[in-house]
Amino acid sequence: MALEQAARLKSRKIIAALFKGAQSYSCYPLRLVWAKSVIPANIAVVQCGFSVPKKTFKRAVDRNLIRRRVSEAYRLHQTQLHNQFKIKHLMPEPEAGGYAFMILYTAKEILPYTEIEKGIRKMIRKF
RNA sequence: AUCGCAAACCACUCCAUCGCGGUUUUGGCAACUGCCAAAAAUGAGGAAAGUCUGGACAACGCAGAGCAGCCGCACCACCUAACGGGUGGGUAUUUUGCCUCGAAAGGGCAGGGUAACAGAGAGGGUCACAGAAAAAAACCGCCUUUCUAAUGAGAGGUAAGGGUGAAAAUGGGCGGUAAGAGCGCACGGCGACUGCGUGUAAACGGGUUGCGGGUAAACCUUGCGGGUUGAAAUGCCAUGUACAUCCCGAAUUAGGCGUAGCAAUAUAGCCUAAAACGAGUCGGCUCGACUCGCGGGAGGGGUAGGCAGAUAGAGUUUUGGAGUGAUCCACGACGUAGAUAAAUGAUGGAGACUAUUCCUGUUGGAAUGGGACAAAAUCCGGCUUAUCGGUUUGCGAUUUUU
RNA sequence: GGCUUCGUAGUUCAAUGGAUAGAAUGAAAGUUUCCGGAGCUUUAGAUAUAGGUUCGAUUCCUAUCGAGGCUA
Repeated sequence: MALEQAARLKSRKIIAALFKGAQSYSCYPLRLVWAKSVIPANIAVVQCGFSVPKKTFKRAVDRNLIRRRVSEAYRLHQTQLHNQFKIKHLMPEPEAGGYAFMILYTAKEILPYTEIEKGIRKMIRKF
């Protein structure tokens, strides 16, 4: 994954907590599941994980390709997301802990990078 | 030159920007030997896949004996750490070519493909429909004979011919006979045996002898091999913790302590020893071995970080030698991923290859496309399956030129 | 990562190696009824795919494809 270590969502516990009590919305071809204050304090503003279902994409090659494209699109638009937080006064306090994101890929076929980038932009504007 | 088949090899290349994994070095913060920054070189395959196999490695008691069962293998020799893999050979079958071999049927020679190539003469089972009969067969038929005027009927012999079927009792020929029959003969076909010849052997040739189907990719028999479980194995550190609680069952004898008693003695408790008993383990059963003194159940609780295993190995390879070959030997050279919510992506440009269309028309140019199958997860040897295209070598066919 | 089971009509299940692959339910058409339902009659519809063994394969074997289950 082409993200720095601190911005990745890696802990099994946090992911379990995220799916237990989380809000979500979707904008094709992606779906965002998010929750506030599950990340331990003073690590990162946002930790993000990506998931491509094995059910729709059987081959590991396809899943890797899609995950890399989504990850790349997210990485390039990270600063926009932070600006969005400042504008809407949603910037979390460092002591309270950051946001946890999980981006799911819901489309049934492999889309090119430009389509995925469009989806990411829409998603950030909607937040 | 084109086409086809087989084998081996390659798996588009380069540059720029942003970004990722581990490694090394330097610097900073710092003392949880960690985090951050910079630089350097480096970073997925021929199948990494399927998980079909053989191992390495690890644990289980350093793996006990017999029986049964289960799984696998099955012409021979060799290679290999080992194999169900590979190489060479044999046999069967199929195909291509050739033959002044033959009238034909067919035969011989050479090359290629295929084979789950032990056993149906150990044993039962099974072979639908049709057919007399599907394995010691007799419907029609053929022959002999008895009765009868004759058609025909009865008794016996026979298996050449007919029809059925996927398959009909070793093939067609000659002799032979009442008619027939491997009943006899020569030529085949299929087995078995063989102090014979060649070969390491399978086998081939010779000799002797036999001939009542198929099915083992259905049960089975014979020979050989297999202890079980897999890196979520396993070891260490950290964290947490429990010889806890409740219920049920079993608790022999001797001695000591304790308790009751003035004492003999008694026994609700504890300790020690002994055999017996019980329980557990060694995949099933029997024997045998070992461990424990308690066993079984209920109901809850905690952790799920890190390090090692884990990347120098049956390693890759030049040259030379041995061998028909797989492969082996000698000397030299090389350093080649190591992640763990899991590292290779995105964008732009250039070049090469290639398909289609257009222009020019011996060459070439332009536009629009195309690049497959597929991602390491402990590591090696194979097998199988997927794969756009390219290169080389060998063989065969066709055409042209010499 | 490893181990393991299965695949039959639209759905749920049958079928000693023997040929028209069966049953229920659903679908379609007809009949009955004033209309619908129920009933009755009929029709179509399947062995995951590709090879092999066999005279003959849903069944036996091999390889692919797909769907589950177990495993600290």
